[in-house]
Amino acid sequence: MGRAPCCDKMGVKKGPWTLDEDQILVSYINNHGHGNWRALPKQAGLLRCGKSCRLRWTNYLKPDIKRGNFSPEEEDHIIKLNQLIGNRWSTIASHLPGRTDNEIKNVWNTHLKKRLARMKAEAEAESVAVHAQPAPSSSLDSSTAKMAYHGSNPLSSQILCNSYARAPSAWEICDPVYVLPELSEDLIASSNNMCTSTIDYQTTSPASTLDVLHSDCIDSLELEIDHSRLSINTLDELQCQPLSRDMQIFIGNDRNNFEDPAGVPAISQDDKAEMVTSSSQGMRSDCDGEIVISEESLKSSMNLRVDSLVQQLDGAEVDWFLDHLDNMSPAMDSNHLSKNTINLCRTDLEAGDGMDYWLNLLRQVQPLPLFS
DNA sequence: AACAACGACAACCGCACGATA
DNA sequence: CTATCGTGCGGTTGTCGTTGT
Repeated sequence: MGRAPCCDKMGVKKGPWTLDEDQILVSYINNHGHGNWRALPKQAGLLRCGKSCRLRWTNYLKPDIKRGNFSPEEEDHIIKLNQLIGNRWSTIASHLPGRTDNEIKNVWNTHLKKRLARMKAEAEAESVAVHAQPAPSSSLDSSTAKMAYHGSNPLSSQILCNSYARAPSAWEICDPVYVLPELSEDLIASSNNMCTSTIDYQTTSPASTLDVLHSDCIDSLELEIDHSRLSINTLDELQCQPLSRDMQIFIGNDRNNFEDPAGVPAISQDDKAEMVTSSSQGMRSDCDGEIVISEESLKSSMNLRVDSLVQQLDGAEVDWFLDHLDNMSPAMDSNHLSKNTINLCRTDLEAGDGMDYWLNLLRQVQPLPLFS
């Protein structure tokens, strides 16, 4: 069955709208409402297709549309939301009153994307310059050094780490995607009793995990699940599979000794089977205690969670959400450093006024897909 | 002055999805 | 259950003004 065209192409005008056409459209909608867009142009006496009329109205003529340049605050908002949920322009637009998805998409493609690319290039160039000099040992923490050692491309991996270490904006360091699993601990514990203890985020680098994931210097990632924790080792010393872009999930108490999850109270065999079936394509079960999940599948799951959350927030709540992320800083103490572990600002979040609010919100969003 | 290159923005296109008959 | 429709969405293209040569 073919999809019917939105309008009869014959006799339909295309291209820029004239002032007269705008006035006819505005006048008609003011008097009658838009109703059925397909029928509108004929009723209004316009030689346009309904789709064109709808776009012209929603993107340009609607009275509450804000015209003019984007403020720095608006641009900042767009950048952050884009990092959170990607190119979901309509969702982003819903948090910027008076701005349309089309307008935001345009400003992103023409300004913000280029600006970000330029900033990143400058940061990398600076890192190269800094790295060319004998750096004082204190300028790199132990985790950075370790990452450089393990990457298949040591130079680029060090550049990546240095750029984050040099400009330690909390937003860049703290991967917002992973803040949610961190916060979701109570949600999991209360909802399905499958994961009752901590959910740690482990990495050998302070860089954003997704950036690490996308960088050429990383060959594989591993997720480890035991009865008490879900952790991610970006550069595990043990079983990084060369050139594999898959992610591995190990079930057991110790990644050196993958035990049958049946022996672990928090994850039963049924739970494991559920995990296999509930995770989308790209997942397979190779043997007892080991599941391989594709990078893409995992990313989409995580993005889904973030998106689900953001869509439930109104403008002020989104501001709070973003501000809170902005204010976070990696909570690294000597103990964490010794384990190459970064707890993503858990202390900061728990001390925050909005923690209860946060958790309430999180209880409303869907459970972590890996465990649902 | 003429033309090319570029950037900004409006508009278009095709697909997806939910609603409904 | 299926076909159809209306609408939303994101990517792409077209147009126009500006700037550089």
